[in-house]
Amino acid sequence: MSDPSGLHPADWAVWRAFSTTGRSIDRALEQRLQHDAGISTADFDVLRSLAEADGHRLRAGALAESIDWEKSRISHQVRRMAERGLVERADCPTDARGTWVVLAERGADAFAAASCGYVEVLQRAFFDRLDADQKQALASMADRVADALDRVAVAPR
Amino acid sequence: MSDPSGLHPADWAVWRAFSTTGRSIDRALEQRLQHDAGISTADFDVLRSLAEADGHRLRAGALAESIDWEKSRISHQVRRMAERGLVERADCPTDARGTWVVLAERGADAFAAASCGYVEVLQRAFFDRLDADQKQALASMADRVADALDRVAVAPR
DNA sequence: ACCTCTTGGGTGACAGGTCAACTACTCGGA
DNA sequence: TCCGAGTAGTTGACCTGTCACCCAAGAGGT
Repeated sequence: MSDPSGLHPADWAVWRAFSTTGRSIDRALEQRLQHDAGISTADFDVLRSLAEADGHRLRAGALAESIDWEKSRISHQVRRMAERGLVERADCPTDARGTWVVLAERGADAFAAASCGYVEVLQRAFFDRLDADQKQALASMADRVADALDRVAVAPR
Repeated sequence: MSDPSGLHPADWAVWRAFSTTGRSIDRALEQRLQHDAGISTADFDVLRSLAEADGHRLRAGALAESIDWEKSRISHQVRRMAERGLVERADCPTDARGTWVVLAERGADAFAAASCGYVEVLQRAFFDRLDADQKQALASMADRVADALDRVAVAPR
């Protein structure tokens, strides 16, 4: 609830606010997607990436990279989505190790049913509440944090 | 990757930045906790809450409320932590339905080993990178979003 | 041709989380 | 006293994500 040690209490409150806000929006998106199209945010991320891709298809690795997932996560997720008919797998003719993941018709339908509500939640819960300065502050914060994390990660102690 | 539909591209980038930043920090904290004390962030949240409580103990429900978890999540988590000796359960004398969750010695040790690194990651990755204006922007954003989410939640369509 | 290194991807075991029951107890009447 | 409603917590089924490991196939040197 409060300061665990040696941290400015006001800073601590900022961190709490930041992290709970993210989770709250995620929950709202999750519920809306489930309600509108019966899919999860994980499903949605995959469908969006495929829908935007050339020919509605991506190699498994490219898909993983585009949404910053581990390859095994992609593999499990694609299997489950294929079982539900949202995507299809296809062998890659030029590299026998590779797999194409292809948007299936049901997947395209689900994406179409989902994206409007997704954007609406984001718009109403997030963007409508931010003025230009705040958006700017968020963007520059993200840059600086990403930058700092690189260093924290390589210097763990 | 890019705009899914009808959203200002710049806004979309802000959302991406916001949500990936949160996840990146979470990952960094998770790794650091694992490295320093062999615990997860879920473990840490529970330990912190207990460490701050009177007598290093809380009723399961109060614990759940203090970290905004569902009661079943608490129950599972406490069982696993008890198996590892981080916490102990105790019957409640005044209400036979209740359970006290008590910080065990190993849990206190793990918390002590973990909290310094936790704060350090947060400090270096997050607070050091924000100036006062940005912190202010984050805090007010969180307020407004929380406010908006209440309305989005009750008006799903 | 052969051998090794790397790469693309899949798998199984496991930890974590949610949901929906279910148990056991408390409390406030009639 | 008894009964119904609400409360505290647990449990089991199920889904998601991670980790470690595996395998098959390309790439490049000899």
